[in-house]
Amino acid sequence: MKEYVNIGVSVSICIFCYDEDQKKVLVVDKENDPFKGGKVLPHQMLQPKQSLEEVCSEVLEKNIGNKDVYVEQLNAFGKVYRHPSGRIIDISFYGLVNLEKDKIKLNKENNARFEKIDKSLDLVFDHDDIIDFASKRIKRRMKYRPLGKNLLPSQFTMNELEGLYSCFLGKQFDKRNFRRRILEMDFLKEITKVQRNTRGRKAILYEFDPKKYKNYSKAGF
Amino acid sequence: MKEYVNIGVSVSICIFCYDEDQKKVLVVDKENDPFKGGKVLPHQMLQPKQSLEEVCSEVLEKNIGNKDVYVEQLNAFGKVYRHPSGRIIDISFYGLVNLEKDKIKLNKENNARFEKIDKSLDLVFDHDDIIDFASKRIKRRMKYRPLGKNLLPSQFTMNELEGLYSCFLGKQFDKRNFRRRILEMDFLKEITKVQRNTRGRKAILYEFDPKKYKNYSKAGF
DNA sequence: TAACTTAGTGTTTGAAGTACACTATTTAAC
DNA sequence: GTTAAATAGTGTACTTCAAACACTAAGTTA
Repeated sequence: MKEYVNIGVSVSICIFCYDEDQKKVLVVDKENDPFKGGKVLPHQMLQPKQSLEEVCSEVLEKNIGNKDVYVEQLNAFGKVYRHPSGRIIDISFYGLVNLEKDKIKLNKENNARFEKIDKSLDLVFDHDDIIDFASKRIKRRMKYRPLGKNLLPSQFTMNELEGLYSCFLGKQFDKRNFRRRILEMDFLKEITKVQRNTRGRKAILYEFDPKKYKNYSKAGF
Repeated sequence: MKEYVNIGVSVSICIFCYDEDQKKVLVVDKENDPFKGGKVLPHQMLQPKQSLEEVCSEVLEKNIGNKDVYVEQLNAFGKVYRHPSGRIIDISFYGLVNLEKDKIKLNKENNARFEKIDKSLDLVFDHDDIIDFASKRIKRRMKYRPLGKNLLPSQFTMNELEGLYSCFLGKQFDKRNFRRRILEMDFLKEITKVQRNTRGRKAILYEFDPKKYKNYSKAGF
């Protein structure tokens, strides 16, 4: 067996939100070399006494002021980076947040901000790949597990939920079929309290049923 | 940003085969402390100049005498191991092999062997979790991508393929429905050359159509 | 009160999946 | 060489899920 070797491990997180009917991702300006000032996903070196989850918490706390948001591991990116300090393996996560519900406070020091995802994003390192990887993972996940609890406000209309699905899956739905399918999946509760300030007819508000949502999240449909 | 820190990274591989109508996994006896002599998945420390894929190749070469087998990354296991040398993150992969086709030569020095997967496996570290993780991943993958090319001999009968699916998915299939579904998926070629030494009626032999198999592997059904 | 905006609702059709039992071919045994 | 045993192969009916499709309902604004 090879002798013991030291290697740097970083943890990066692809934090998505659903804002202004768009999927956006948290990016920051890199605070030190290499690529100082470049646009990157929030990330941080793993310390020997930390679990991966603990670094996640630190990254979250630092950049959005809340460490208790939903995250899930994605993939280890093992390319031999051009990094002056040596070899660094990046273990990526993705997270899902709602700006209000999760009381997001963006870190001003590194200009943390949510940007919409298109060609112009253009991050340094292989961070574009990570976003891509995360997007695909979420797309696949949505097909057999519920999505929304971590992205929407606690009460929402069916049309808002449809907008979210439409946005994250990149396709249009038929209203009637969408409603039927979602309600059949049986993880929503209809709220007696209704509507909000809007122009047309008031919409029924829904909440996720915490137990059912959790069960389906674990076991899938 | 935290200062640069060194941490050990190991790569472990969960190599499955389908042998004697059973799913089996490659285990070895650990050659050094901690847990010397304990049963583990083959694994090795990552060297600074290696990509993750290169360590995989080394682990494969060492333990089964063939580095060109199908592997895919699973997950990084980041618990703070009790490891005298320090902190080690394990990045796990799974692989699929066919004992004959891949000319598997088991490493005798560490007693490398394929064992069937049940409670009595009982590996050290968290390697049981890794097997579990891999099994679930494969199960999910089978539902939208073809499986078999890396596990079966190059020619096989429909019943053998059904046995494989049945074993890896842990459920029985209806012969007629299975055949129909598989043939509809359209990644098999019927071979004119037929049968083999068996007792009952001779079976038609099939091969995977390399192009179609590859396409469906990438894109899913 | 009329025009506009958004929410909400059922039915029909086609496709895919599931359930189900017998015939065909070969070997082994007598 | 006839029979029994073993394995391979086949088709149809039913059910369930997915997709297409257009109008009515409720509230706001001019």
